[in-house]
Amino acid sequence: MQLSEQETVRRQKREALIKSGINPYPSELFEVNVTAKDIHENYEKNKTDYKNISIAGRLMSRRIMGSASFAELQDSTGRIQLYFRRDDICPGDDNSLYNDVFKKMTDIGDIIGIKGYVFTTQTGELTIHVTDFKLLTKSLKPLPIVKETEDESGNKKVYDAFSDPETRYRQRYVDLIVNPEVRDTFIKRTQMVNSIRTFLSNKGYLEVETPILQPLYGGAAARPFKTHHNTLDMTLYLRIANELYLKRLIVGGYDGVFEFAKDFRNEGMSRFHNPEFTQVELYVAYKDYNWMMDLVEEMVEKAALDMHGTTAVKVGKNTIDFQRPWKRYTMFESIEEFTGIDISEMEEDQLRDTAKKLSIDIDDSMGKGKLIDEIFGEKVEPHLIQPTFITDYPIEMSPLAKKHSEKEGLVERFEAICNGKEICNAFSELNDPIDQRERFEAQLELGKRGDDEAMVLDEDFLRALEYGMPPTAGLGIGIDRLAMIMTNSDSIQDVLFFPQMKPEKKPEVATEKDYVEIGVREELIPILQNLGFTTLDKIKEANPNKLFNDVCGTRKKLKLKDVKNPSKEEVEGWISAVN
RNA sequence: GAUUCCGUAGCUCAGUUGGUAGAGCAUCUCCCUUUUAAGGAGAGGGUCCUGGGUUCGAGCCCCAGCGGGAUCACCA
Repeated sequence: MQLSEQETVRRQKREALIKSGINPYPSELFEVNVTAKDIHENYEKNKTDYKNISIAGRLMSRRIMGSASFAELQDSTGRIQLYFRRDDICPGDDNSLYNDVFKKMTDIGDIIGIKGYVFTTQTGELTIHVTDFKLLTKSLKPLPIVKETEDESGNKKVYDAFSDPETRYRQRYVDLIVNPEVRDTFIKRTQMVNSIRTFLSNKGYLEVETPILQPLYGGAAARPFKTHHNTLDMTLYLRIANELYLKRLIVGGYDGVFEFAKDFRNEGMSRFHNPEFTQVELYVAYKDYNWMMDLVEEMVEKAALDMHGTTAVKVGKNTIDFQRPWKRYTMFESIEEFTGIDISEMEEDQLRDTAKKLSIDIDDSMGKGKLIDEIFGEKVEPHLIQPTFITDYPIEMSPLAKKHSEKEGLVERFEAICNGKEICNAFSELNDPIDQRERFEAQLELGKRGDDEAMVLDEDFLRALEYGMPPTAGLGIGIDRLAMIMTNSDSIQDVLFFPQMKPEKKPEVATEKDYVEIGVREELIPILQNLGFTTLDKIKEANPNKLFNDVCGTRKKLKLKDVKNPSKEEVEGWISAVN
């Protein structure tokens, strides 16, 4: 691998540390008794507690002024300034801890442990006066340097932000080190999940785990990822949903079960879609979808409060208020509200005409349900910014939902829409096994007609229903989508630590072993790499005289005094070894 | 999958009509004991994403590819 100048320098510092008897990767524990946040919050109130502190973290900046220096230490809670003075950390005649270890062998990005006491500088910044420090981990790759100023009114301005999305997502660890707001987003996400988990557990529902590898993929309409189990010699699918397994547990007699589930869908990617994503699904016996709407309101309102201390959350240009009660529309009402057209009594042909009139793209394969869904998706959903429940969906779109108790052709289903996007989906679960079988068979028909997202028929699930599932309300919440809203993130990639990406291309380069095998001495390898001879093919075509000259010249240029120049015969030997 | 924009130093980014590759930060050397985007003096650092083409000459123009972003399509 080709190293940059800065990387080479850091490797040399690592060697120098070892030579001077300092382990750059020590194993003893380093006792920490305070955090940066703690100091900022509590020092003024209780100064005597901060006379003898011990803290560890990553060195994020250095300002060296001769025999004194300022630096910034970053731990998991934030940053704190450090003050090093040579005469304090080197009390005797030996100044090497300051002059050599700190000034020469320590870099931004190194992880260090500090002992000292807190004071306030002349400019009023809380600072740790360092009395002793220890290198805990040497960092070999230079971090992006992000700088920040703050004006009188506290407005922050960032210079040289680490902002390239590709590098940020590929090297999330760097993103987390240098961008504190990214760290915060993921803390918020976990707070949200914890809030929901606590809420559901406190209601007495049981958190469970169900299979991710499934012999049949069910519970949603989506294309699956397919894999193979060698011992059983069978196809398995990564789950697209866990709905059918959770319902089996309701059949088994639990009153309420929920699971935070990673689901996998082999479909397009966008800022709202990642191939793997998280849903929480909940099933509660003896309840219906109206009851479930109340629960969703209460639960999401509480999540907002737990995360922000308020129900009002700023998302882009909007402020979204999760305070109960949320608006409730039936799907037909909502369409009438936003288009002025009542489609509740329309047949397929009229719906098609209406869609055309509203200039919505449709095709002939669309049935009644799909047409209604298109009109809704085009004319209503994007306009629903504040949390809103939409109820009573067409039966064609909902093969697992119970038929509406009063309205023909509809099911007892609702979605909550927020910021123009669905955040949850719920229904009174279909528990009539005969009806369920017919719905599955209708899906099979769709599949035969080429709909590769149609549901498959799950005989075991039907068998479970035949034993009898109590009336049940079910819910699925897209955790990533909700986290996007709650953290004001534009893209799902900003709420997933490691969003899916194509692999980085690795240029094909010769390994050290390859070079050695054609007779190149190990110490000469960096020279060849520096000259661009990164593959054996390139050496194959080299002119031996030129290569000989270039190698000797580069040795001089790189100041590799300890390296012995090759002889011309040696160089000729490499080339003939490849050919 | 389609359209479109982007890819230059470790990081953030300039780069004129096609004519020897630039800045700030970071790095290295030196000065500096309360600084804070610390400061001062000096130095080094490049596969201009990859591969072709046009040209006397390409970071720049043309073609193809790779990677990424945005929009759309798909997608409960």
